[in-house]
Amino acid sequence: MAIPHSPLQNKLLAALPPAEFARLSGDLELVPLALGEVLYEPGGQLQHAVFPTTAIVSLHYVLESGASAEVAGVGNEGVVGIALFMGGDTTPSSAVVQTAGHAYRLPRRLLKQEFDRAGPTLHLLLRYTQALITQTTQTAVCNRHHSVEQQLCRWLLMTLDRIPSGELVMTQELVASMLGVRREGITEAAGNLQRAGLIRYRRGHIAVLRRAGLETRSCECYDAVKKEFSRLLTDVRGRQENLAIAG
Amino acid sequence: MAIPHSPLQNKLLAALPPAEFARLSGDLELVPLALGEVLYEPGGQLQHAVFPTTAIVSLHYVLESGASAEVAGVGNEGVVGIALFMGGDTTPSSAVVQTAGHAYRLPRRLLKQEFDRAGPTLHLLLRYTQALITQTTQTAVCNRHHSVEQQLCRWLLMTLDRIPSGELVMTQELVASMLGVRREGITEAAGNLQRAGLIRYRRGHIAVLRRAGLETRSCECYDAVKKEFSRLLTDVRGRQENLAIAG
DNA sequence: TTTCCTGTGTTCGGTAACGTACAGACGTCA
DNA sequence: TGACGTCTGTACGTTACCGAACACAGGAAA
Repeated sequence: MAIPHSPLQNKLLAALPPAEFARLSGDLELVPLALGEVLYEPGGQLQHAVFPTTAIVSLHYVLESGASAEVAGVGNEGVVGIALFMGGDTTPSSAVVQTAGHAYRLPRRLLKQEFDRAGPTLHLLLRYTQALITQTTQTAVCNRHHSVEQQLCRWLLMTLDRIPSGELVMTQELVASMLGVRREGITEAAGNLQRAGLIRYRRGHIAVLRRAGLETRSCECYDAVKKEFSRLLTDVRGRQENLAIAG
Repeated sequence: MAIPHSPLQNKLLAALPPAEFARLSGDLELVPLALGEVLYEPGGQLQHAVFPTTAIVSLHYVLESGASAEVAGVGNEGVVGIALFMGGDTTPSSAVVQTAGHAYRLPRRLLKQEFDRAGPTLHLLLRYTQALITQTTQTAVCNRHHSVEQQLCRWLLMTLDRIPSGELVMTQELVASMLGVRREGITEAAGNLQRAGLIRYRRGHIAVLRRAGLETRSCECYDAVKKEFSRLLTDVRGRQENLAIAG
């Protein structure tokens, strides 16, 4: 089935006032993002801001030893490339596609232009950036204090919030690299969740059966981040106007 | 001896162009910050932006269990209260004075006003915010992959960079709460460093004897953050000079 | 069907950090 | 000077996670 693509599937774009959205919409380019694709390397110059619609991108940090960990994820609620408007142009982390799908991208120059108008777009992007900081902060604390199983639950829930279906397409190996733990640790934790009837998985597919169960076993970090996102990024008015136009 | 205080001891304020600094300087209020003082609680409305000169403030996250961890530190290179201009007004973390000293504070309204001019102050504050994100990111990865001793070295070095002397006034208990580990873990790691002749400590005082040794034993995170800070926050005027030279 | 690769399950010993408990040592203050 | 409170040292057993190794199974492709 062919689902029609629209930039408004990205909540950040959808939250822009009509005038701002109209200025940008002509230059938004739909791109498919393949699993594992690298949007930018540490220190590399970003050429586009990327607004995911159905894809999920992981902001990932790789240590000299090769060990790594996700510091935040970006789905249809956000944008990849905040360094473009924050002024640093690049970051020490990389951006990797964690769930294949689509995104709209906007040339760097146009994003900066819009940002420099110092209007609603600037304020929206900055609020999103603060939400992203919250997510990173929570990741830091979670890495320190919570168990692998708790973190797996949190991560599944956050991923679930970013996709339409209840099935994630990914191997335990991939999840392990996101959380920065061993693959065996995920096998064990996922096994527990499966035996408890919360999820079911087979070779690269994870189906969530009882979401509430995951919420129970998750650490508080999931809720904390979710609440802060909704506090910072609820912009009912802008969204409704845009949806009216789209309809 | 009475050391004269000046807002220019804060590098962020010092990096402002003269016109911008002149507008603000009359409203900057010198305040002493006592060890353990809480500048803001999670969710609390910030009333001031705080620019440390000799004090160091820790951005701290406390979990429901009472466990906690520092997610970033702010010294004379930065400002406490980025949520004021990012638009969220508050954050889920708290700000605690980690090293007593002084700071200049600016009423919230005036900071916003200056920020909304969309001039050099905005760009400077956003670059600083990106640097702070880098620090938080690195903390997240460090918490996942590095040993307590490595983290202690990193933390001592970062703190050292923010104070004039080579002696830190703080108990092992306090350091432990910053790193989110047990006090005994710090006792052991600090004992190793002392036996190796890198530091010397006694009841709430830590003297750094051989800084290079700490750098050797630290994880890469110290360097990574330091480099990113200097990349992002090289003085505006200095930059222009460099560009002129380069051109 | 068979093959083969990739993904998953399980085991083992090793270790870093935890939780708890208590002893000693320093310094301040009476 | 002596007493007391705070800070530091040390010693358990316990646990979660690591690192490596290997067996097995699912599923796509030949």
